[in-house]
Amino acid sequence: MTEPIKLLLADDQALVRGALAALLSLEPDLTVVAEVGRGDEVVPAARRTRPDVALLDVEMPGLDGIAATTALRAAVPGCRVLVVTTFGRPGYLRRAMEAGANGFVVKDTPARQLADAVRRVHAGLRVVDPTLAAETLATGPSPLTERETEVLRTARGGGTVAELAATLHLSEGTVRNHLSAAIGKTGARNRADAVRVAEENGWLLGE
Amino acid sequence: MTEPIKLLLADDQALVRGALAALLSLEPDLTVVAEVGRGDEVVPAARRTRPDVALLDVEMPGLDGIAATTALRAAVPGCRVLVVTTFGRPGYLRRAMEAGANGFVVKDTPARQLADAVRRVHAGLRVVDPTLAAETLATGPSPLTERETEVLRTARGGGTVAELAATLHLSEGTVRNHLSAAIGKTGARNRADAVRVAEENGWLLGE
DNA sequence: CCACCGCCCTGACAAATGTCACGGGTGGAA
DNA sequence: TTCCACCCGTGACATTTGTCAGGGCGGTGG
Repeated sequence: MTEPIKLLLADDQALVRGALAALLSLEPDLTVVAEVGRGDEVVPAARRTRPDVALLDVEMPGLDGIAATTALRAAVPGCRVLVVTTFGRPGYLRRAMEAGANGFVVKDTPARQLADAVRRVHAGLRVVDPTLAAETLATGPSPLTERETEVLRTARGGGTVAELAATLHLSEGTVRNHLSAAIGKTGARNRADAVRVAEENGWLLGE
Repeated sequence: MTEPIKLLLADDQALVRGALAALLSLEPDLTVVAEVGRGDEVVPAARRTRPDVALLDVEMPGLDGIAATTALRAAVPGCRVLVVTTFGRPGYLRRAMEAGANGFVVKDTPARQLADAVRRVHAGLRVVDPTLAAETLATGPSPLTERETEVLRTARGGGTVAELAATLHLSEGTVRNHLSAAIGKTGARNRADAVRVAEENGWLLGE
């Protein structure tokens, strides 16, 4: 028998993290060598423990899973990345793959498939939920321009145009223009609706 | 040695559900007798398998964890309920306790404490995160009236006042009044802001 | 009984929002 | 170079939104 596959787990919910560790430790060919709860702890832990595969959640404090993927691929090239996330948002998959992830698994896939996904990723294969992949192809990339995304992201907090303009150092008219464009592109009726749509599609990632 | 404690797990994310099962099955005095992914499957499964303790997530399709708690306490009185949730929202804890839950655990508690929480609940004790309990007492119950809550809940979708009025069978003026009252009570600036605040406090639960 | 409270509605008003047309600036692609 | 897309800004406009002051209705409790 060969060496077991060494795993790093990153998830902000300690209970889920521990449970995943228990689940994966049941497999004789897998061993968990590190667990972290923040995105910015991924690279330091990986440098220390040299895992073969890292399982990263997208929603994490410090650094989101996508950014952590980028950092990890740069710092420890030999370590493969399997992104495990709650939300099957098309934009997440796209961004994860662009960041260099080797696999993408949603948290409502059956538990028994997770170990297989890990093994496939370790073997150099790509693992992607086919349904989500189709959806991603269908929705296409974000139609929003960079500023529109930024404005929409800031508008999540629910402030007035004046406040948005102040925090973004823009004029009110410009903010309104960007919002109007975003509303049009998302097919929404409202600013709030536009924020919702963009968020559901994973177009508001980063920062 | 006595009989092991029989558990029912309810969580919409199959991966988390399976992982929790793996984690709890490591304990010799615990055994998982049922796993379900929807709130409305809790009672039927409990009738079949007669668990001693049910671990219920709050966010579930079909029936949320609070409503499932109420139904389960009525249908299978001998079964204790431990609510396990992602979000430590004050309103959730309050509602869960009112519904008859015996314990309330947030998903970022350490994994090793979960089995103890289960044992305490089974022994008839109450298990509550002290920090969250304090916060709940501080925030108090929802200041929103029933209609205000309903209007705010409908406003989550992000439609215009006219649409809200149509789906709620109310006049536009009334909808505006309820929204205005809700905005005042939540200390928000906006309709969107009010929705956000109310949601974060767990005041929008049910349906 | 009457006061009170929540609910529903009206109408009107100021403020915020969404839309449009326009111009100037920049940088990349044809 | 010339185009084109994006960015930033202006100003004006119709619509929507939030607020306020009222009034009517049905319960509950002193």
